[in-house]
Amino acid sequence: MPADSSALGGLNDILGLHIRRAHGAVQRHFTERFADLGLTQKQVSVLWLASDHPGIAQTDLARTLDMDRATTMAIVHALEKRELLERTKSASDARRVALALTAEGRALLRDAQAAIGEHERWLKERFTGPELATLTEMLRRIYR
Amino acid sequence: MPADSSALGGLNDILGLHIRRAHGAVQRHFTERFADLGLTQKQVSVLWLASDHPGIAQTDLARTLDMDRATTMAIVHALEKRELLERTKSASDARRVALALTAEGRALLRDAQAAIGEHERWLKERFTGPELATLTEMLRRIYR
DNA sequence: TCAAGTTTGTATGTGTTACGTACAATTATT
DNA sequence: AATAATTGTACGTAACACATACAAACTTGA
Repeated sequence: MPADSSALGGLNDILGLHIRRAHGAVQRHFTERFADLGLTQKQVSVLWLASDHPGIAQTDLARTLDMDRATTMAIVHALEKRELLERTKSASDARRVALALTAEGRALLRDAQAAIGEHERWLKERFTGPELATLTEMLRRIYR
Repeated sequence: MPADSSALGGLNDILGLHIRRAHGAVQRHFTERFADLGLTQKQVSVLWLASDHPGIAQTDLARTLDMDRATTMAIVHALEKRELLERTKSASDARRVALALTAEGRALLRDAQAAIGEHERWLKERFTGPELATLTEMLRRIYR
């Protein structure tokens, strides 16, 4: 049985497939490393953003991370249930909910950021500095 | 004030996030374009591979596309239920199932490949030839 | 100002993908 | 022949994404 590239045949020219497989590999590595922390990529991103922008609303999260509002809700809800996030009504706009980390959330985010550091080191170690800049810029072109 | 990069803050240096967002953008565009065909990326990949390698087994599919055996089953099953794929027992190994496209499957794959062509053109139009080669090679480094 | 439209959060449901576990049948190994 | 490994299968669980519908709060523009 031919290993990889020959077996793929015409699929080898499909950029979308390469992106999907790279994403899959990263996702898998992340999941392994974060099993004990019990956090997903999305959850870490949301905690991180809420920490950087205290009082941020769900809509802002959704916009910044390119997520559906319904999807955002599910993630925020899960974090609230674990008492990592707190929700208070916005003073300026009663529709909005201001998100903030609890002390527990801050502590867990610190651990998560350390773990992310290792994870990113694993991911980035295959690239030189200039390569990394090139890759990032190209990926950004894709999602605008 | 630049909309995205400033809001992302420290998250901006996370390569994993860029990969995830690029993947999300590609996935979204794909889903839109393939709504009428009723095929997902994974389903197209499986049809494509089965077409290139008649008699391929589920395990080979899983290995080639980096999928779980259980996940592969779900996809193959869905394609079989729609009568796009046929399964026959392998002559050389009674455990294996040989997959093959039906006439309907071949016809749909042809349409899908045309649609993939457009989709890939949309994706690739933001890169020059050499850039494309560089990007592909870098992505391949990630999933080995 | 007030009626109409928009934004925000919420609730509900569906579908896809991923993965874990366990099991039976078959083939390989020792 | 006994044991191990492979293959397909059948569960179950979980994360996301998205669609739709709705209420409450804000914005608008006539």
